[in-house]
Amino acid sequence: MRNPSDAPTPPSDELGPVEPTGTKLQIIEAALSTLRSEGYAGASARAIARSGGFNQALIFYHFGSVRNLLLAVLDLISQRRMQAYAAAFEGADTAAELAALAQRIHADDLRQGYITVLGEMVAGGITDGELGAEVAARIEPWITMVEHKITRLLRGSPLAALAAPRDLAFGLVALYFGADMLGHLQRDQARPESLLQLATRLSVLIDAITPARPRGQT
Amino acid sequence: MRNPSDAPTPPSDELGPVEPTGTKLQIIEAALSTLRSEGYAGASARAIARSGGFNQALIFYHFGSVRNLLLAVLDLISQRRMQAYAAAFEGADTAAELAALAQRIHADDLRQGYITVLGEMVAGGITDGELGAEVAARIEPWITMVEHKITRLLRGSPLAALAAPRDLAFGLVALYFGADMLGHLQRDQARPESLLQLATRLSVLIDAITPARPRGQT
DNA sequence: GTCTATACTTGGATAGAC
DNA sequence: GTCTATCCAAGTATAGAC
Repeated sequence: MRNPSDAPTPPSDELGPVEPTGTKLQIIEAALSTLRSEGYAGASARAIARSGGFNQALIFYHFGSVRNLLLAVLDLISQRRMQAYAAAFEGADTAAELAALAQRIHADDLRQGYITVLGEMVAGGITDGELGAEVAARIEPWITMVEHKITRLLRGSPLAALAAPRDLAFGLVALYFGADMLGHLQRDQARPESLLQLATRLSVLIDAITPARPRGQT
Repeated sequence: MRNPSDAPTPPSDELGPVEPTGTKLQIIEAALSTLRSEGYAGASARAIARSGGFNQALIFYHFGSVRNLLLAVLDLISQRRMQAYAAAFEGADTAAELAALAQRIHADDLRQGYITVLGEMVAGGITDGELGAEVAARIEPWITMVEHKITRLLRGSPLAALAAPRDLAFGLVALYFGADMLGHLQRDQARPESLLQLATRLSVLIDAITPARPRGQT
């Protein structure tokens, strides 16, 4: 369990959450894996400890409760996704580029089960107000990020009159989330993928009626 | 618990599921209520029995297992929604009428918690293959229904070239599902509603570029 | 068809040894 | 910081009286 190369979490000048290391990280990873394979209902302290090969009591020592641990899982996922995509997302200047990026992200999400885990936490959060608020707070940055991108992307476009960027952003996130969830129910049909292809085709139309701007301009 | 006016389920000439009555119905309603307020993870035999004021053992006598009972809840919901909306849905001939109907259905779903319950079952089904297949089978009719409507609605429209009706139908159902789920996470923001308003505005555009046809024509 | 009682398993959480 | 041992609440499911 112990990893000798891991010093205790070093002091950090940055505000906000720090990526956990050592044992805490191992526990979070085990929880992620369990949440993914067993769901929210099956993510018990014992199941997580079994999956990670460590003692059940460690969860309560390091996180206080199973719930806190599961929220730490969401934090880890959020940080990793942000780190992996924020730059590419910022750099995408056309709808077509964004559609291509969405395909890449979706492939990752499928492989890592990120949205599956998020979905389990959303399901848990709907019937548990406090948990729900925490989960919502962890989704919010993604909606905001999409909203800002839409605002810049549609500046000067006739499409801008259609809807508030915030509503569009919420809709896109909800669509992505819903399609991933429903897509997992039966393996064979692979329908989220056909939606991404549709997005690619639509992006061409959107770019066609939207004025281009110099790359990187905000 | 017993309801003297309920004869044992009468023989039926119809194929397919029959709406349960008497004790079975009471148990299903209690399970629906519990699933809604406690979620999939909290919908135990004991919790359901407590909510309905009957004995826990009855669940196993009538349904064999908690899982079967929860599937019966989905069946009941599906039947009720179908009965309530199938006629109005069939009769809607324009995108605008469909958008208005969607608003009505959404108001009902919110009040009854239907999508909340569905979401909990989807979350359960993602990590349980057998359950997932059963849940998927109960969502399928709704996708098909939307698909057929789209096919007829877009006949002769330039929009028909954009995407396969099946993909659009899956996308609309996924969007509706995802927006409802995420919308429940934090009470205040009420964002699914703004999406429905967006749908209303879009429906006007869609109808404008789509040839009208005589009412009721398929 | 319904209830009581019970067997057995699993869960969250903690105390205290190491 | 980690492990063993344990308490106690809650879970599924069944047997058998009524």
